[in-house]
Amino acid sequence: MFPDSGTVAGPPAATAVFTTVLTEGPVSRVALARRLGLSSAAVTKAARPLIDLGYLHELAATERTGPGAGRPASPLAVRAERAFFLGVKITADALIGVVCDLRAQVHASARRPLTDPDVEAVLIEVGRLVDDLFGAFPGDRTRVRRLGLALSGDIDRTTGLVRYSPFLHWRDVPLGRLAAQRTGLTVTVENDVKALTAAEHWFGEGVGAESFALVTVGTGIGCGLVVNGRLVSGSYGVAGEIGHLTVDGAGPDCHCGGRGCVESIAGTDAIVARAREHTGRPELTIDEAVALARGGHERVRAVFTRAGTAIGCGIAAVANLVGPTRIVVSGEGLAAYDLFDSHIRTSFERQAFGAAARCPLSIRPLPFEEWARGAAAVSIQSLVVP
Amino acid sequence: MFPDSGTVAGPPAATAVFTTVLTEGPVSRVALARRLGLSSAAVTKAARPLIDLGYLHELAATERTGPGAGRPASPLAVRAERAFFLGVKITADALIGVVCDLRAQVHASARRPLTDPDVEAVLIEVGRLVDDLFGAFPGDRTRVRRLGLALSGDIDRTTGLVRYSPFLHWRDVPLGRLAAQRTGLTVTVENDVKALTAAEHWFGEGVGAESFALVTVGTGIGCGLVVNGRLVSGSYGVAGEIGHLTVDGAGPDCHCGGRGCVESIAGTDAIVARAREHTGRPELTIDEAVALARGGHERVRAVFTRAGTAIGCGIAAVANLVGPTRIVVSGEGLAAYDLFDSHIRTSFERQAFGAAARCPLSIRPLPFEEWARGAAAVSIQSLVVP
DNA sequence: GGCGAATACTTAACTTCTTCAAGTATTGAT
DNA sequence: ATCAATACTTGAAGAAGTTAAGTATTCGCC
Repeated sequence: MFPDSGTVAGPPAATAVFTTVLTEGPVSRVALARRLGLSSAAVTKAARPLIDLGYLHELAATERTGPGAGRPASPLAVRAERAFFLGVKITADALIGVVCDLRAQVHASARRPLTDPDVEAVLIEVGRLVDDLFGAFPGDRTRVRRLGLALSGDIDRTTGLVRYSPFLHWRDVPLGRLAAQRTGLTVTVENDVKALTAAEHWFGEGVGAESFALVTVGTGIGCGLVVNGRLVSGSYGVAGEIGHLTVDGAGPDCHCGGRGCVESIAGTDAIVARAREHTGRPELTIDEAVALARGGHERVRAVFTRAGTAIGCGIAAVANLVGPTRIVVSGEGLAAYDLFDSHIRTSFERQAFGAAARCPLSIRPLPFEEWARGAAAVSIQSLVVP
Repeated sequence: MFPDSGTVAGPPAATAVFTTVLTEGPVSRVALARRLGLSSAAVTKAARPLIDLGYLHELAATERTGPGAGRPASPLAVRAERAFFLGVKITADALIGVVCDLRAQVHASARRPLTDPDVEAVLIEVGRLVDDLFGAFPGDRTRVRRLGLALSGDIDRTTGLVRYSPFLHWRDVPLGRLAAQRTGLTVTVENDVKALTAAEHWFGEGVGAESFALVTVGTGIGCGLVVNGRLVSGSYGVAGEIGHLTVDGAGPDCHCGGRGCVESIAGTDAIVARAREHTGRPELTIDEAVALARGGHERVRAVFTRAGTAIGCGIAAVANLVGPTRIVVSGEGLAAYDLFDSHIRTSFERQAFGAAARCPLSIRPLPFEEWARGAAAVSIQSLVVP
């Protein structure tokens, strides 16, 4: 914690103070003490080294809120530009990268195509993308010390090991170590959905929620879970596999071997396939299907309705099982979210059991860059809680 | 912690040492230190007051295990008879009670019928059952200081409040306080499924599992979850509602408003109803249905097969979503577990995604007394972690 | 404009818990 | 008998937090 050791980790109180200010915004020391169950003296002591290191600073006294009398509070706030973080999402055919500040605001972005799934080839491209990001970043480059990588698959965040990546055909690749050697940065690796969930938990709508769920809708249907304030990892590398819940016993066959899975109804590929059947146009794209549905093509519209209903069922299963405080539904698939929204909600409310139906749902599209921001968010977390 | 204060709560290390010895059995101080990330000096100091109070004691040195040389370890073990706990399960028509020692071994049991769901009437019966249990208990009665109550419904464990109990038609009954007044004991109240899960987590097959699930099969189908070592509570009083997951879109209507829920196929009532249809005997009981199925009645057998398959689907949903380390399937409904076992496993393995199928399944019947033992287990926990 | 009540923060002494380093204890092997 | 290995204990030192008694700043009121 003392000199610029590259981490903010310290005594429990210091970590708690920093994460609270980081995720919940400017707060006075007294409010922090109440919130964290500490004495205000403890907060003062915990905050000082963080201020000295430039991670926190005092805001000017705010307007009065209480009865009126008394010294005004000087809230603690994060110096967002104290440190910057690279986040890179690895997909089958591209790398998407961003530079974020401590508060996960994007300051620059870049992307590179990916043609070869070979480990060495990917590492070379990651190196180039990092150079591109440094080039595009207008701020102080010496403050960029960490890189977060996110990709789908079974990943061990603690060791940076990619146990299995289906689309890159990787098994047991020590990606964290390799990328650290190549870039000289401190690297974190995390599953993409979990990274996005972490970002939402610390910097998005999941802030303050004891438990919450993030559902991503796109080619696949994924789900990240936070329960009791902690990300759920799954003992066998599986967690949040909402995509292959059966929601319609009479539904189509799914590549997973089941029938009527959420993904086989609401996955982008499934929607396209179904829209092609209904229009008789074998070359139809997802964008064209969306346009037809919006234009009022009844049968294509029904494909989206059915998809929304399936997603609602899947979400209801999550709500019934773990009872999250709130749920965010997002993903590229929701670019056409006007076609889904009401159907997801209706279906969710019908399937959710009892009070679980009260769980607030946020349904919104997700710019692809957000995935990279998720990777950066994990990197930010690694600064605070190593 | 000092005199017989009625709790074992103390500094973090002491609590950790005690719970570890309690749940994982005799361990040497050195092993505890390694296990808990403490220095062995800290374990020595944490253990001393626990030994002085009679909660722990030293076992004779065990046989050598390592390379051979060195002083043999003197493992710490729990004095199970240092304290006793009452556990009472409240059902719609009966109270079932047990007396357990610190290790949750049953030393006595009793039951009383319940005819009136009125709060006062139930409290009177609880008082009588407690007297019965004291009467039946052969040990030192002064060491019985705590009572755990378990019942189905929405319960706030921290305050002992029954927010809603469907079968007793209670709303916001401060059962913990009322029962404490009447019995003079320290009372804990918990949802029955969660209590059973807690028991399994500390004293059963869930010991040592970072996350695990307990599925109960009976009139209702319930599920208790432990994730990241902590019981999942659900933000809106709902968690583990596995019973109303849709597993068969073409299934029967369910009282919850859905179709093809697990409970509408595998709940005891559903099984009986289906067996009556297939036999044309409107008075058929569940025991007769089991007998027919065991006797080879094809169509009744098929009812159980379908039920097992539905349960397997529900379990797979849990495995896919939260990835527990292991799953226990239990409940009165599994008295006929020979009719279910293989179907549950087959269905689970088909529906579980990827490595989640590796999650070990324990399928076993559950004596009704176990529910009361669950209540006692929560009471034991309250001694350690208030 | 000065005074007191209210609130926010700081400081210093003290408490509690833990580790560290240096013991003691007990065994098997040579 | 001695030595190495392992288990446990002890006392001093350190870290992290609390309590209690300051200081700082504001508002309302006379």
